[in-house]
Order: sequence, then structure tokens, then C-alpha cells
Amino acid sequence: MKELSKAYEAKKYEDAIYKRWEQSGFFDPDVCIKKRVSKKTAKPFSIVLPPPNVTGTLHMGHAVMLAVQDVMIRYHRMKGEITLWLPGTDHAAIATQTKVEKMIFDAEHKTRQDMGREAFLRRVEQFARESHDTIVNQCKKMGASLDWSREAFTLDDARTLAVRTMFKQMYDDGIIYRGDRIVNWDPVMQSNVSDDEIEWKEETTAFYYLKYGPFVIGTARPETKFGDKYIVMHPDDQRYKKYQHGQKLEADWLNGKITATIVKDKAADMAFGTGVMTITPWHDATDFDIALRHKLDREQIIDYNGKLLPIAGEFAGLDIVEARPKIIEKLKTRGLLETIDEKYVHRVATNYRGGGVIEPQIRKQWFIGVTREFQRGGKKVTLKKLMQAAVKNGDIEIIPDRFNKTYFHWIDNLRDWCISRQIWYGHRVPVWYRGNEVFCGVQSPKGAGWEQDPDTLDTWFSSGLWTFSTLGWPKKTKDLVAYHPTSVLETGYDILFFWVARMILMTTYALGKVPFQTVYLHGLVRDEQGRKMSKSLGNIIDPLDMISQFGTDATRLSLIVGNTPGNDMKLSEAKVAGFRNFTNKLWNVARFMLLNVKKPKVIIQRPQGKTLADKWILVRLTATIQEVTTRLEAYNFSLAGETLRRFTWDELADWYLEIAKVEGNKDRILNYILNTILKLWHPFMPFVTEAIWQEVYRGKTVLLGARWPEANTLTSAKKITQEFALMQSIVIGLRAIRSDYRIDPANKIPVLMNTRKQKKLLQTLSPVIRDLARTGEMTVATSVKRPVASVAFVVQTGVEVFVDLLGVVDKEKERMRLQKEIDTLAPYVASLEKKLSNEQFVTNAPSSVVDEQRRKLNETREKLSKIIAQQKSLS
RNA sequence: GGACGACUAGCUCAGCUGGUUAGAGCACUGCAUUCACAUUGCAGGGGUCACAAGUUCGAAUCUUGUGUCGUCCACCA
Repeated sequence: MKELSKAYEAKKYEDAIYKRWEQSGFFDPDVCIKKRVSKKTAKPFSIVLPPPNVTGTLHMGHAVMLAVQDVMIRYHRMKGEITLWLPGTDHAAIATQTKVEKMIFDAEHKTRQDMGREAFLRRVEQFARESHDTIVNQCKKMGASLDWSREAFTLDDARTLAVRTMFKQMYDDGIIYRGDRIVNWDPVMQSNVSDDEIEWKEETTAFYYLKYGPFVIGTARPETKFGDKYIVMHPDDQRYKKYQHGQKLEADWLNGKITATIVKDKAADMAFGTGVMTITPWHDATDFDIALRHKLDREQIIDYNGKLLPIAGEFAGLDIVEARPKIIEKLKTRGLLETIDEKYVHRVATNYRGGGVIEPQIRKQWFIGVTREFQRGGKKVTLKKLMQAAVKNGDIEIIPDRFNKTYFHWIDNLRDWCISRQIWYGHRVPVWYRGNEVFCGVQSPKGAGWEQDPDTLDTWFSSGLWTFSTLGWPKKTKDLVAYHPTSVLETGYDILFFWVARMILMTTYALGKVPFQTVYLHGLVRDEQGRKMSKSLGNIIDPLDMISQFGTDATRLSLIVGNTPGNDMKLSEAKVAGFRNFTNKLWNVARFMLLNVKKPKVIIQRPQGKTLADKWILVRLTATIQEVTTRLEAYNFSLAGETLRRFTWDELADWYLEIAKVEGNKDRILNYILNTILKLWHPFMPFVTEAIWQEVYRGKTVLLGARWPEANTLTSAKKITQEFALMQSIVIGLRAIRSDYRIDPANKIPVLMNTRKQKKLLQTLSPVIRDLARTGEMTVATSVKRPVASVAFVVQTGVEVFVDLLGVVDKEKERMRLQKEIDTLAPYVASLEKKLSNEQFVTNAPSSVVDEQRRKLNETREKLSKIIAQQKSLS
């Protein structure tokens, strides 16, 4: 048997292991079925990978999602389920186009308009192709066991067919419509974006009070006010009782006299300012709604480049930012400016994709009507209702469940979804026009003279189909039947609305099914101070950097342990380093076990233990298998990892292996334990476990394809645990005294034990205790005399231990040491006595609790009295 | 304005449906180095569980309120 190197070197193994996995075919469920016995009876388990942007690079957000999903996938695969993890990338229309536009402009000083649509798109596609391999290879670096044979792209042919089919179906159902509606226009990007793509930024600006006829109106945006000719007030506002709805009046305004009309509408807030406002329906969503309600005129003031139109008179052609102070000047000279509030705080809409300030505009766009009725199973339904029902009736479970509320609240406030964009990269709206004719279809219409709609679709439209478009829809493929609905969707809570909700919308509509049964939402990875990682703060922890420094397993583990659903987590390099230490510990545990085993063998059946320690470690391992399994089933990955870590380090390495050195001859049991813990750890730390597996079993099988361990609870587990705990506390007590009294490690001092009940057990265990505590001769008896120069302590069930110091004992020091013990025990005994003398407690508390307290009281009393006796005997 | 989350040892967090003498990792202190591992071992110090009131025989855990921090949502011009 070849010896393992002293330390685990992740770099030496990882890439080769990933290749080995890919060659094994186990990533592909079809191969898995063939290679393993399980077939028809096995359950399917499927996850679609939230597709990373095709032009992106791996960041901690990706790393955490890959780690969590790979834990689930590997666990279910090992359980024997037919497990599919389907990869893909997202064309991320806006992000990618913006990136390429910038690159081209920086290098060649050309805009996309300079290049033309065709040429520009060729460049974007080329970039996406080149960039694709980067992100894919980075996913592999994380050890993700994805089935690359099924890889998809949101913009490939199969997905394009799905997108067009879906669009046409919704169009035919009247759910997709085209209309003049107010949209969020980004003048910088020259496209509109959906409501969810807006980021509100708080800003302190000046707020102007202007005279408008007999009224005073307030505005933060005087540059939009040129055309204002409606005065809106609340119908119940007593101050303006004398004005009638529809009443006309003359006002002196920016460009001279204007005829204004009174509008009574509840949208006016009586408590705000003067309670009176003028409206600009073309550039404000609220105003637009008011105008819609009362069928008012709308007029465009600002063009799509953010410049003022001729209605602004002498300001026409000016950018709104430069025009504002000039307009204020004019208002002043005309005597229309009443006052200015310089510290007005309000929120400005910006494009979250780094675009400019949003200027609402009315434009003819494509929308998905979320409240439009359509037929479904003989009933009239709406998309909103379908989305609500899927979660409300329990078809989809969201973890953590508090996000249910967030989800419902979002749906309640949901407006029609604007799906058309004026950018070029993406799915073209599948609609063609010829004169007054309109054609919507999967293929372009026959005949000449048709022109296609120039707009593209919101990237989330194609992402919304992801769970089923990746499985082959609209074709009725085997995959679609086998793996849909998918089992789990795992993603960050920050895209609950963007993506999760949209998938529910699309899937319930198109398939009448939910896209997934469980949604697991992870939190954001933040820096050690809890700040978001960002380039400008320079606090980014690069997962690839962590991998190269500490290994993939350590990086993964640091993202799993201490990470709970829906909560953000803090990450530091120190944390990753800590798990690198653990990786090495596991490696060395294996190294030790191999050195102590004659021949490595795969042992799946739990062997019988001979000694107490054997039995104990088997009890603990069995409990660990059960606990880890339960935790994983409950999506409690962090606790599963901690459970395993505790077993491996605290129980196996610190106790059992040390005892194995003394007892020896443990081939069978060591083989079994090693085999089992490698399997248990594999989902969390795939590389180091596979590396050990390959070294141990000479590459005959892959751990990736091994079966998850199972074990029935052992009988007499409780007795075994108690006896072992007694042994542990004796060892710990002895070590503490050695440490306290600075006893040289080479000094093997004699120990005597007084015990009634455990004499035989302790006699059997003395060789182990002697070795672990490094003591000398050990006497166990029912009543031994305490040596003159000795110190003592008491452990469970009244076992008294005397350590013979073979010299003079510092009586004062010993008295103090015992006193300290008395000081902690005495109040405890008192509190237990008080509790048990309380009749209310004895009658109301369950008898098991009362019994337990009694037991503790007796035990502690006995211990305390012995310690007091020891203290007395000192003098 | 509404909703949600967090507040437990110096730091990061466990503590499930109320009963433990409140735990872990890191950091800290002391000791230890042929014998799997110093990316280590052994022993230790450290917490009025944010605050207040309530329910209960019993509260870190349940209820209500307060505070601090954070997140999301909302058409106040």
C-alpha cells in the first residue's frame, strides 16, 4: 500500500479528478441508470442550474449556488435516485450588449448605430461564444457535477423555438398585447426596462413651489411642467370646495396664458403641500393613470434622448439637466416662483443595470397582461391567480417560508409586465407587420413585404421558461416527462421576483404545472464586515483565488457551514483557511487509518465491535449517518456539515484513533469507518474524498457513484455511550490535573480509583486510560486508601480518582482547587433542591423531567459530598 | 408609510415544537514536537442570551411593546 503524502495538496488532484468524473459518465442520469442496479423504481431528482450570464465570470454568488446545489445533487445521486443537474448559460441581453458596446467603443470609437444591427450582433455573438467557455470551466472548478451533455443556452435554437411558441400562445390567448402605455425609458441605454429592473435611489434636491393661477403647486421637476393644463385636487378637500370638476380657468404660466381644467381625483394627497397639483401624464406613471381615468390629453415634453421638445419654447433642444436652472430663472422673472425647499428628499428611478436616470415615457410596447382573463380547465383565470394559487395551495414550498409573504405581496402590487426592449441582442419579438396586417408566429410569414418588429424580448421572458425549455418543450421529450416539474430550485432571494416568480407564471400558464416543488433561497455572500462585495469597495473575495489558495473543498465548505436559507452570510479568508485545515485533517485521518490497516477493503456491512471503544465509535457513526441524512433531507446543509465535522474531528480523530493505537488490530472496523465517512463527506468535499478513495481503492470505482450509507440504530447504544463517557471524564480529569500541577509528560504517576459499581469496567479500561492520560500504574478497587501526597477528583456515578503525586502536595492549592469545584456544585444542588421542593413543579412538569432532575440531584449531591470529604481530609 | 429579518462569549454563528449547570469554530492564555496531522495535540479563561412587561411550576426559546442595525415593497406631485 502506497503511503499518502503528509499534507493534502488540492492542486495536485482536483483537475484530474474532475476529468475522471466526467469520463465515468455518472453526471448523466442515463449512464447512471445503466451502470447501477436501480432502474424503474428509483425516484427522479432534478435541478436546473440558474444559468450564469454567458459573458460573466465566477463570483461568490455563483460559488454558493454551485456548492449548495452540488451537495443536494451528489447526495441524491448517491441515494440511488435518477439525478439530473442541468447546466446552461443566459444571454443576459442588457448586460451583455452593454458590455460589448463599451468594449467596441473603447477600442474603435464606434457605436452600435454606427455598425448597424447585423454587424453589431455578429460581434456580440462572437464575444458570447468566446466568453462561454470561461464561465463553464469555472463552474467545473467548483466541482459541480453537472450533466454537460444537456447544456442549454437561453438563445440557442431549441430555446428560441420555446420562446416563440410561448409568445404566440400568449398572443393568441390575448394575454400578450401591444399598447401605448407609460414605460420606464432609459435615455442612456435607449430602451425601456420593466418595473422590477428599476433601482430607486434616494436623493436630496430642491423642491419648488410655483404659482399656478390661484393655486400654489409643488414640483421637483420644473422642466416637465411646460404643458401642464390640468389641476388635480382631492374631491373631499374642503379648501377647494368651490372648484368644480371640469371647470376651466385661465392661468399665467411659463409660456404665457394657458387654459387649465380642474380635475377631482383621489390620487391627490390632501396632506401633501397645498393639496393641489398639476400633472404631466407623458412623464409620470401616477399622472398617466389619472389621465387614463379622466381621458385627458397627454403631451410629450422630453424626447427620447432626454432633451426638451419645442413645447419648451426657447429651451427646446436643451438637456433637462442644463435646462433646469434656466427655467427656474425664467419662473423667477415671471414672478411664478413662490419658495424653494432646498432639502427635499425623494427617490429617483434608475436602471439597475448601470444605465441612466429613468425618464417615464409613453411608448407603444408589448405587455403581458397579468390580470387578463383566459380559459383554463373550463374556468376563467388570470396569471396573477395562477401564480398565487401555486404557492397558496402548497404545490410549491418556499424555504424559508417567510418569503411566501414577500411573494404574495409582490403579486398583489404587480402591474402588466413590459416585455419588449429596444436593445438588439436577444429574442426578436416574433411579430411581423405589412400595412395594417399583423402576424404573430413561430416562423416568419410567407409572402413579400413583411417587416419584423424591431424590438427584442426581456431576458427574463426566456429565463422564465428555463425549467421546461431546457428539457425540450414544446416537444414532448422523454426528459420533459421524466424530470418536470423539477425537484428543487435553488437560488438567491434577490431574484425571487425577477426569475422565480416569472418561472411560476410561465410554467403554470404553459404546462398547467408548477416548475419546481421546492424553492430554496440562499442569502447574499458579504464581506467580514457585512458589506456587499463590490469592485468600488475593493472587498471582493474571488472564489477562484480561494480555490487556488485553499482548495475547492475548503471553499465549498466555507460557503455551506454557517449558511442558512434566506440569511446573508459573512465570509472571510480566515474562514476558508479554517476549512482548509479541516480538509487536511480528514486527509490525515485517512492516512493514519491506512497505515494501520493491512489491506484496504470496501466494507459496507457494519462490523461488530470488540472493545467498548469499538462499540462506541460504531454507535456514534451510526448516529452520525442518521443525523446527516435527516439534516440533508431537511435542507439543513450547515448542520449536516457540522455534525460530520464533530464526528470526524472530535470523536473519531481525538478519541477513537488514539485508542486504536493502544488496542490495535482493527482492520475491519477501520476499513468500514473510512469507507463510510468518505461517502458521508463526499457531497460536501468531493475532491479530497475522491482523492482518498482513488488512492485507497486504486481507482477501481469512483466515489461519485457510490451508494449513500445506511445503518440501523444499535441496541444498548445508551449503555455504551454512558460507559464511554465515564472513561472520557476520567481521562479528561487526569489530564487537567497533570496540566494544573505541571506534571512532566514523562512522569508516569500512579493513579487509584474508588468505585463500587464500575470496578470491572474500569479495570478493563485501565490500559486505555493510562495511555490517553499518560499515567503510571493504575489501581481500581472498591475501597482504596487515599495516598498521603495525592490530589483527587470525582466523576459520574461516584467514581473517586486519586492521583498520587509521590511527593508533597501543596495543601492550600489543593484546598482551593476543591473549593472552586464546591462553589460551582453547591448552588447547582441548591437550585435543584428548590425546584424539586416546589409542589407546582412536581405536579405540573412531565414525570420524565422530574425524574431527570432527581437523578441529577442525587448524582451531584454524592459528588459534592465526596469532594467536601476530600477537602476535609486535607488537614 | 407598510412588511420582513437580525440582535446569544472579542469575532462568526448553533441552540427544532419552552425543562441543558447556555454550546461550537476562530481569536486569547498555559503546556506539549520521533511514533497520522503544527494546516497539530492537551488543558483553560471568557456570556445578567439587546431592553421592558407578560404568560407559565419553569423563558435564550412563547406573547406584547421599545431600541439599534439591515433588507424589501409602496403612484405622495
